[in-house]
Amino acid sequence: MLNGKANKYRISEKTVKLITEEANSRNYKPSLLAKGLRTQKTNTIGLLVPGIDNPYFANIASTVISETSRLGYTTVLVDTMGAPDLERAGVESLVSRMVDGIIVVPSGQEPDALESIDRNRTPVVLIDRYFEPTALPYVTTNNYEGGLNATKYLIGFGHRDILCIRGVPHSMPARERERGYLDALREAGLEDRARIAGNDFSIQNGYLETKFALSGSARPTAIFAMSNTILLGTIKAIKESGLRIPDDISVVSFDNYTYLDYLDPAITRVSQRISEMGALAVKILLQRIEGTGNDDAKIQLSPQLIVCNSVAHAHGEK
Amino acid sequence: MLNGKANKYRISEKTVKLITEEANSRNYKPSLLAKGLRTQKTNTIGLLVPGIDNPYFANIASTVISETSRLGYTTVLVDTMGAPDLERAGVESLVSRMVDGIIVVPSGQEPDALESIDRNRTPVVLIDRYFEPTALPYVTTNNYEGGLNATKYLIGFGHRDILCIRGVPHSMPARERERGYLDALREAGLEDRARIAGNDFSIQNGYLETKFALSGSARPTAIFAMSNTILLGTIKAIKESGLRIPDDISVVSFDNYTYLDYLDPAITRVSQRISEMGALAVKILLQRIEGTGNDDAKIQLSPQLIVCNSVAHAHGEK
DNA sequence: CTGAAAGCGCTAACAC
DNA sequence: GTGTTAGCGCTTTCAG
Repeated sequence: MLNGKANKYRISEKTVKLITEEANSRNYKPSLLAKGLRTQKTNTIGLLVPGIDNPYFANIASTVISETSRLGYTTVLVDTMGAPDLERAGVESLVSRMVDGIIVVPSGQEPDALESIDRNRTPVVLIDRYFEPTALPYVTTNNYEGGLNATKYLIGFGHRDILCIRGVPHSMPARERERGYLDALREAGLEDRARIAGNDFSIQNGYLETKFALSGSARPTAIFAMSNTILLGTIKAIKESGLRIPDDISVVSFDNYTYLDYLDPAITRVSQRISEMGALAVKILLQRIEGTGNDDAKIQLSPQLIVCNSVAHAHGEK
Repeated sequence: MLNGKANKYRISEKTVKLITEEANSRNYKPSLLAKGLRTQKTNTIGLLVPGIDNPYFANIASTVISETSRLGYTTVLVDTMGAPDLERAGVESLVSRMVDGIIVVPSGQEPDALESIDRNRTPVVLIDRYFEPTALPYVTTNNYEGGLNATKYLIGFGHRDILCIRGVPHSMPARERERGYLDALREAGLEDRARIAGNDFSIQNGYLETKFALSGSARPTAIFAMSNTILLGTIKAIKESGLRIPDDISVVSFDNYTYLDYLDPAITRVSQRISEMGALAVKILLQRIEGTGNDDAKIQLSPQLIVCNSVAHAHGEK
């Protein structure tokens, strides 16, 4: 009754005022739980990310949370640790809590579970990653373009031996960045020199792959790190080997992050438009929840190359 | 009925099996909403932080989320942006969602609202910050010790002109770190040289205060930055001025963070025990929720000084 | 052992 | 204009 529908039911103003005052004085708060149970609408959405500790996902969470809260929704955050079973459990818990919708950075390879949730009246929107043949709407970076441009940029500085250190191989971002990398090489007639290694978006992976690459005789003159985490490992390994960036080896990374400007040298990177991505995912989800418009938005945002000082001209030919 | 209380009610095994199978085949999921309404227990806790974008708070959130989920609870994360009114609104929303308890990094100066929530059957535990005279349990770093040791460390390198760049002045961590700073100077007979500036845990604040300090004639030989954000601003200003760390000016920061190892030089800092802090806050909260033990735990964790390369001996006396 | 019924706090429909 | 009631899906009590 205290929900602003007074004039809809044509209750007298006096009564409204009386009740409102009494309610305030006793500091009454309606139970959103009961309300949700009754109306089948909780004004809550679920957000699942594989590691809130990763600044990239923290950024996504930050924009999603502030955007939903601006629009009158609450966000329940679940950290899936990148584990498909935790993701599944998280989704189920959210559904049985009757969230109105779900935004998820999917970790698994199988869209089935999420698609079935989506069909069962809880709209799902993918963010950052998506599945190849999927009915689910998504918002992601144009990772192909990112990989292409990063590699072209390196080639433009005369690099011909460019190591690409990859994240989780089956994930769409990794696949697309890799495809961009390969196409850039191909355009330059360097396809024979392609060198792709690694299998995880982690510091450890960046470290090991770089260490390995630097130990061999055919040392790359540039490295394309597919994420900020991989980058850190790469930098560590490079430092340990006594080489300097960019004089001895050039580096380009993915992901934008304040700290990258403070490294020495500041790291040239492909920046994703995170706040736009978050805002769009929320917008699409709420539209679907509220039943207006566009049920299958599939959006790719163009990344931006942020040029810093981690790339120099390749020295000699091998 | 499908809650494992079968033998408590002595239901026949056959029936149980039958129902269970049927439930699974139809893929039945109990409504946690209805359950919560009925039992007044939602197995959900609320977590409020002032900015999930800040790696420090992202770390806290990460440990709190993984710890609660390990113990069978779900976490609802609210980003208060450091605004007391958003915090209040967030807390109210959580309460009316019947969360079983709340963990909060409080932004305001007034404990009243939170204390009243706590008295009204929703236990509240403070983390990172707390209020001076409060009944609310808290877990925090021994910030006094952190400020003391950071400053002593600098003094040990012969520094006598140490600028302390402060975060939000009324917040307990800032006050305690400041007190530690002052006591360290006093012990060394340097109390006349105390220099405290700034009023926010932000890059901007660090930048401006450093810029200002470097522009004057009485340039400090060392800076104690009270947070990782302040530190970034400080570094930027130092770089712009053409000075080098640590040769021309030494720097010590607060907060541990992977990236600090990758800056050049790596930054000596006072590291807080975030995972212990998060785990303890969860433990205390769940104990209070489940009615066992210790209603007013007030815990301070000793920080650790992580020594890197951002401090050198002071050159000459002024 | 099993079935029926009350009630958590709310909203929407319907009677007054 | 206003008061009453059913029912959201669950748990728990009480009869059978």
